[in-house]
Amino acid sequence: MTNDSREEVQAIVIEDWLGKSAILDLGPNIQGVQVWGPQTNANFQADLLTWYDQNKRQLPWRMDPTPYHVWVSEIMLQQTQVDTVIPYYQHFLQRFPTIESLAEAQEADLMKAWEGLGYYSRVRNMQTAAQTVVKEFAGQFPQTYDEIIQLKGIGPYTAAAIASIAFNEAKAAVDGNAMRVYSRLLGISADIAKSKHHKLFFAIGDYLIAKDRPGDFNQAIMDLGSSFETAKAAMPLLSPVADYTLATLTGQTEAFPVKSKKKKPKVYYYDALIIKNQQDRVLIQQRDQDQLLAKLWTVPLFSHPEKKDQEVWTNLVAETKAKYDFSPVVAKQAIGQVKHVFSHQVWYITIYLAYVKAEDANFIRDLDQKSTKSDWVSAYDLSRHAYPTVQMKIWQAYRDYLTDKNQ
DNA sequence: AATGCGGGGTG
DNA sequence: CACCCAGCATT
Repeated sequence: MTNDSREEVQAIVIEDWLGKSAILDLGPNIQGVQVWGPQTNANFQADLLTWYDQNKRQLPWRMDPTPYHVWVSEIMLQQTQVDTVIPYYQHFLQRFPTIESLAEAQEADLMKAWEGLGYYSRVRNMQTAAQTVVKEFAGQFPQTYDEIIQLKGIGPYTAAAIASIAFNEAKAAVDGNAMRVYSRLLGISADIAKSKHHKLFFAIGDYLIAKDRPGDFNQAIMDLGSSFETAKAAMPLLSPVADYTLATLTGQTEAFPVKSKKKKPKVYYYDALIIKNQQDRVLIQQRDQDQLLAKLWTVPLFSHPEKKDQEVWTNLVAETKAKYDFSPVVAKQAIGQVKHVFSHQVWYITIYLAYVKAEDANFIRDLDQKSTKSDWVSAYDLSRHAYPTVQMKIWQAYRDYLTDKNQ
């Protein structure tokens, strides 16, 4: 615990709280706490936990909160909403019910289980951590924050969540949700998008947390952030701790938290080539390890600097020849368009159809020898590889084209 | 401290 | 459309 950087924050002055400053003293000599004015921290915890006991959400990972269950749920919930996670969580635990089964899994099976969930390095890191647990902890999940945070893919938030929920350790799990709640609670105007301010919110959480029920406290803050204290359309007056919430008391809910804007995503244009062989199967390839959507499968994508219009198919033939050493026959007309938005990129994709000439039908062998992992698949059987959502959109556009053509 | 990394939900 | 969401690793 002594090496925990979160203890470096000593004292925090919160200005303009009902006309005076409130002082949070987070050093070894906690004293003079005026956070709640006439209220107390104990009152706050009791009111919050009473509300939580009566109104908590029934979530799958709350049914049997083993360390493994909590861990899987917390990794999935990183930057991902509860409703999205639930079906993935159920299926993942069915497929990989124990830490050992996760440690021993084939990477391709892991990717398939994570297909469509995004941030795919999460599941690879989780397997690395599972292997660490099996080897270095004899299969027993480490039980303290300081040990847990050293596992791959587990940072300050997730380590605190697991330590508090599964092992009852009094560490605040502070994510964007919690920072919003704490910001409104105490009227803190520090920009929550700046990493230098994060230790402030962790320190506040560690001070406020109910030491006897840390896991429930952390989850109560989450539930609060997803109900009455949402980012948009909040209902602060209905909050169980409205009487403690500075932003509500002063009618400034919308002013908190302060959060600077993100940069706009960069725009890219691609041509997607659906290359069919004699069996109507389509060429796909696995993306490189260090690329966006690493290890996932797509049809060949050819980037070009900006939007273009005519004569593209001649370029595609040349580019395919250069990249794959064969010349497909490319249809002149695009069969569809796809737009896909990532957090930091936007892709505009034009889809072209092509087929392999008989004399080139065996070129796949040469492709694999160039360490480009390739395969031929039916657009109606997507079970054999993990595809990112953008490829799912391309498959859909292709099937729509086939359907239209047959009518 | 800034950037890369997915995808879906919401007003 | 813009913004948000149970963040972390890397540089």
